[in-house]
Amino acid sequence: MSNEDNSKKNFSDIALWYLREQIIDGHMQPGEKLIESNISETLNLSRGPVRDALKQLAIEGLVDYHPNKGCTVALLSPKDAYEVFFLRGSLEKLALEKSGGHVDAYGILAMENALDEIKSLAGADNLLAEVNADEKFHAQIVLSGQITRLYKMWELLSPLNGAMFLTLKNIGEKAEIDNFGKSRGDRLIDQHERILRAVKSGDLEEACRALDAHYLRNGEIIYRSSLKNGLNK
Amino acid sequence: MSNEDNSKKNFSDIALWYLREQIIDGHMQPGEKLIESNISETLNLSRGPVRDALKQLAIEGLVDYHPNKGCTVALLSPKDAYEVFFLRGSLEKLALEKSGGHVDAYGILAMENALDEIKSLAGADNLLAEVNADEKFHAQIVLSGQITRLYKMWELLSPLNGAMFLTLKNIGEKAEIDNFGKSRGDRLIDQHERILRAVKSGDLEEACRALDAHYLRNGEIIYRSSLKNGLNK
DNA sequence: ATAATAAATATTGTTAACAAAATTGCCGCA
DNA sequence: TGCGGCAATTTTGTTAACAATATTTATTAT
Repeated sequence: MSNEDNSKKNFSDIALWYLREQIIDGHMQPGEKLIESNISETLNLSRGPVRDALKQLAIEGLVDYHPNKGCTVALLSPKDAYEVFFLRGSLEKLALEKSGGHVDAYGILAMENALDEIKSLAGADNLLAEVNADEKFHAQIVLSGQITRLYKMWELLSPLNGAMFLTLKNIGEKAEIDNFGKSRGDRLIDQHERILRAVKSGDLEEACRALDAHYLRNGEIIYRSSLKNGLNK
Repeated sequence: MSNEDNSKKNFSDIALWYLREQIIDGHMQPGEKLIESNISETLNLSRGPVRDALKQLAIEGLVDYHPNKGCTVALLSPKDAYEVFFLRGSLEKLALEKSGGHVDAYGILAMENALDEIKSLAGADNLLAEVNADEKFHAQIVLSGQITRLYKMWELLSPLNGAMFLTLKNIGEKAEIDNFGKSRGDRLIDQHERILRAVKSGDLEEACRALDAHYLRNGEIIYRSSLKNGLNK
C-alpha cells in the first residue's frame, strides 16, 4: 500500500488508488459491476486510465475481468482468504529464512513505529489506516530477505490482504468469534508484539511460529465464520 | 506460457505474445527502447493495445517502465536470475509440501509428456518450445498444491524464467561451463528425470532436493559465467 | 570550440469518437 | 403466461487526434 495520497501523478494511478480504496473499504459490493464510463465520469477523466486501473486490479485479484463483458468486484471466498494468508505468511517466512531472522536496525524501528500506529488505531474505525500500518510492519520482514522480486510478489498480495481485513473487521464486529476475551484490535496487537519480539531477539524459529499463528488464526476466523453466516460461496 | 498461438483474440494479447516472444527469443536487445508507435505499426494496430501489453510486461519484469519516458527491454542481472530461480523453486516446493509430494495420475502423465518433449527438443535450437515444455513440466508440480493463487504467482514468473533460459542457452553455447561432460540439453533431461522419479515415488524430501539441485545449478551457471564474461551489471 | 539556451522533433499521456460485442426490452405468438 | 427472436441500448474494444513531456538539434554568446 503506502498510499498517503502521495505521487498521484498520472490519471491511471488516480483511478487505481480510488478503486482500490473503494473496494477495500467496502464501498463497493462484491459482484458489483464496474462500468468504465461511470467511473471515468465520477473521476472526471476518460476511460483509458480507468481501463488501465481495472487491468491492474484484475492482476491483484480485487476485480474479476470478463473479456468483452467488463469487470466486477471480486467475490472472495474463504478459500481465497486462506490462500492469501497462507501465501503472505509463506513469503514472509521465506524472507526471514534468507535473512536468518535478522531485521536491521532501521527495519526494527519501522516495525516499532508501525506497531504504535496499530495500537493508536485500535477502535478508531479507520480500516485503511489499519491496513497501511499492518502493511508497513510486515513489509520490513519481507525486505529483510533482500530479494527484490520476493518483495514485489508479496506486495502484489497486499490489496487482497486489505480486502480480507475488511472481512475480518466485519466478522469482528458481529463478534460471535471467541478471541480469548479480547477485541479484534487487541488480538492484532498481541500477535504483532509477539512477532516483533521474536525478530528483535533474532529467534528465527519463534518468528516463523508467530507468523504462522498470526496468519493461520486469521484464516481460521474467516473459515469458521463462513460456516455460520454463509459468506460468499 | 502455454501459448501455442491459441486464443489470440483481442489486440492487447496479440501485442503481449508478440513482445514476450521477441524478448524471450532474444530478438530484442536488453536495454533497447520499445517505442509504442513503432510496435503498433509493425503489428498493424493502434497504440492502445500495445500500451496494455507493455504494462503487463512491466509487471512480469521483462520490461522496465519509466513514466513519461517509455519502456526498455529489461536488463537482467545475475541477481535477477538467482531471484527468479530461487522463487520458482520455493513456490514449487511450497506446493509440493501442500500436496505431500503427491501429483495425481493426470499430472504425472503431463509431466512425462513434457519430459518427452524436452528430450525430443535436445539440440533442436527451438528455445520457445523448450521453455514451453519446461513450463508444462513444472506447472504440474505447482498445480498439485491446489492453491490457485500460488499457481498464479508462479505463472507470473514464467516469462522472466523464459528470458533466463535464453541466457542459459547462450552461456551453454559458449560452453566453458563444466557440465560433467554433458551438454546443456542432457543436463536438463537428467535433472527433470530426477524430479519426476521423486514425484512418482511420492518422495517429498527427494523431490525438494531435486528441485533445489535443478534451480540452484541454473543460478550457479549464470553467476559463474557473469564472473568471466561480464554479464549485465 | 564550448556551454547555455531556444527551437524543432519525437514520444508518451489523455481524450473523444467510432466499431464490435453483449445486454436489455419489446413484440408477437403459442 | 411464458418463450423465442429481433430491435434498441448499453458497454467494451479500438482507433486517431490532441496535449504534455522529454529528447534532440540548432543557434548564439562567450
